[in-house]
Amino acid sequence: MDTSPPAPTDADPGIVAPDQPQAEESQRIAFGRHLKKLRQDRGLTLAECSKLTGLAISTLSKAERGLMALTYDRLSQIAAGLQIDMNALFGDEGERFQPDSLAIARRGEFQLQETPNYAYEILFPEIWGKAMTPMTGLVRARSRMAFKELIRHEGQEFVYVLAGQLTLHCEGRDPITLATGESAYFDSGMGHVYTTAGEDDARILVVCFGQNLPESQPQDP
Amino acid sequence: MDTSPPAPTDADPGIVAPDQPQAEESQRIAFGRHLKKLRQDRGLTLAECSKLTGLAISTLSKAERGLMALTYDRLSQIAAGLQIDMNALFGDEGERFQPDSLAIARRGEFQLQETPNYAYEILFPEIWGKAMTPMTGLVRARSRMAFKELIRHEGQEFVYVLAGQLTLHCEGRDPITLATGESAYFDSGMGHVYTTAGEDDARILVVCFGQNLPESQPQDP
DNA sequence: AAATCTCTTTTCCTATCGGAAAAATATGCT
DNA sequence: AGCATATTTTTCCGATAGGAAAAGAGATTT
Repeated sequence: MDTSPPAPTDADPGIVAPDQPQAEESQRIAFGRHLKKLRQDRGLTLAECSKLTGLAISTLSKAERGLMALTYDRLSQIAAGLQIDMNALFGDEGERFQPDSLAIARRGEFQLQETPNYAYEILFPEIWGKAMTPMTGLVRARSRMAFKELIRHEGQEFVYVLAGQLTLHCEGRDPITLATGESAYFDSGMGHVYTTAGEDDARILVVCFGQNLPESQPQDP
Repeated sequence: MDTSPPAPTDADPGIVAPDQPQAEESQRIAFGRHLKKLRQDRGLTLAECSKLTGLAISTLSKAERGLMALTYDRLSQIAAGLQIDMNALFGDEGERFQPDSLAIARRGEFQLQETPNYAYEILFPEIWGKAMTPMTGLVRARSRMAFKELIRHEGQEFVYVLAGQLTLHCEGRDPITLATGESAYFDSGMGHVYTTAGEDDARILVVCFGQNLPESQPQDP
């Protein structure tokens, strides 16, 4: 007989990948549904989508039902045709900012969040799927800095001083003082805190990126 | 004879995708380099990476050099093995904002861009890989709006009125007037233009997201 | 310098992707 | 209902992904 045991050679099963057998398929199916939604959200038929992406209708059909796993080349064709970048292709497309959305923030329209040293409001809490989270804040005069209070969250942060004088404390760095009209851009993964050196409260505008906080719990910028 | 002309049937070349012939390959090569970097940044050899991901060494080798286009299944295996999610797999991991980065914008530090109706400066042009692009601008008093000048670019935009009065013109909508301290958040894929209704120039702060303009050509917000 | 070890690339071959066209299913029209 | 059109699914097959094993290409040691 010629039924020798299939000796594994390339990757020996010592540490092994978290390799589920049919989990692969179910993930592919989920992704297929995702692709379908992407297409339908744009009101496209398979034929139209085929023209935009250059893939065959049959390929799209099979991919959407998880019957096949598209290659990188095809995936990037889809991304190009649908005008989204690869990141977004896999991202929670459903959570995406609505095309043609527009929202206006009038003054004092939103809920003020109060903390000992800050008062701030998230500007468009009702819009879900925003890529950026803008907020306005007030840093109280003579606010003391407590090192244990360092804020730290995934992403990037931009702060602009609307009025007064702001002191930016960043982990492992000397404090930086910003005058009115000045701004800073930094990795918000670094611990950071705002205080003010001036005699008056400082008013700031903060825009965060990278943390999905659509409706998250009260949290300092 | 049986040499009928190869009638295109599935996708007729009427609108057609922006389908470059060998652009596909170069993108794949770039992605391959990206994969290699991901692996090497973790100090992994092909063999170790193979164990983690479950892919054959040869497959990884070929993929890293752009000799083959991995399928969705394999890509997700890599993502799982390397403990990053699919988004990040394609994200500009290499081009990413440096962890622990911090940049300060003092007043008048950057190059002013002048257009008939605007003057603006991009705040941190030197930092590459920022997720957001903040800029400050000046909208000239009595600026007239030319419909042909509608700005349109991928992504989302946040505008905050620092001083004066801003009028936001959005495609297919009535103009919206924002007073000092008010702001708007919108899909910048919609055509949009800023003017001012007031007698004085309006000063604004704009933060864009979603367009990769690391060092792009002068362009209005 | 040959031998050994480690890491990467090539080769070969089968399983699968992916396109064209036909079949099936859904939707509308008179 | 019956026909016509639009959309999706199936089928078939050539092109390609991807695994196993062998062949390079460096290092390091003896």
